[in-house]
Amino acid sequence: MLYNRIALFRAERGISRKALAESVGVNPQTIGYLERGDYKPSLELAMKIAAEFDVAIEHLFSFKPFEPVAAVLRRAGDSA
Amino acid sequence: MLYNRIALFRAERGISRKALAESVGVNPQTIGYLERGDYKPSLELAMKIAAEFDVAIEHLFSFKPFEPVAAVLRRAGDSA
DNA sequence: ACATTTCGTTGTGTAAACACAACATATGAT
DNA sequence: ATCATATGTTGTGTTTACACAACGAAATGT
Repeated sequence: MLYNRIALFRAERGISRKALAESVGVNPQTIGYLERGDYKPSLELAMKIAAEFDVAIEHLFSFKPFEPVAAVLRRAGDSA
Repeated sequence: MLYNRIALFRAERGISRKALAESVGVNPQTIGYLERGDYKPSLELAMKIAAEFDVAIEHLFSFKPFEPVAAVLRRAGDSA
C-alpha cells in the first residue's frame, strides 16, 4: 500500500481531478485510482504531480501512513 | 528518456549491480536496464534506490541530463 | 592457464500501470 | 426541474516494468 496526499493538496488548492489530470497528462480516472491507493504511480507521474503541487515527492507519497496535518502543525509550532 | 546517476553512485561506493539489486530486491538485469535508460523505474524502486544511496530522488533521476560532477564541484566552491 | 566476477545484452513471460468508455450519485447553479 | 460539474467505480485493452534464463566479453585472482 502506498499512501499519498494528492486529495489533500487538491482540496487545499481547489483543483478537480480532471484539472489535475490534464495538468500532468493522464486520465482523470488515473488520479482517482492513485488517490484511493488502487495502484502506484510511475516515477514519471509522481514527479509531475509533485512538480504541479511544488512539493517533494517524499511529502506526496510514502509507504508509511502520513502524519495528520493537525499533528504537523503542532510539531511545526504553527501559532496561526 | 530518463537520466540517472545510479552507475555514478554505485562506482563511488564500489557496489556491484548484483549487490545493489539484492539490496533493493530486484534482478541484477533490472539495474542494467535502468542504468542505460532502457526503461524507467517505478516510484517504489526509485525510492528504494534513493534510500540505498541516501540521496533525494531528484538527485538520482531527472528528465534533463545531469550536470557533470566536475561542474557541481566548481559550483559548490569545493576547494578540495 | 583457469576460475571468478562484473558487465552488457537479448529473449520470453507476467503483472500492473495506464487509456478510454461507461454509468451512478451527489451537489450546486440557473 | 434541469443542467453542469465533481466524484466514485467498473470493465476492457495496450504498454511496459519487471522476473528469469542465457550468452559473450573483459578484468581480476589463483
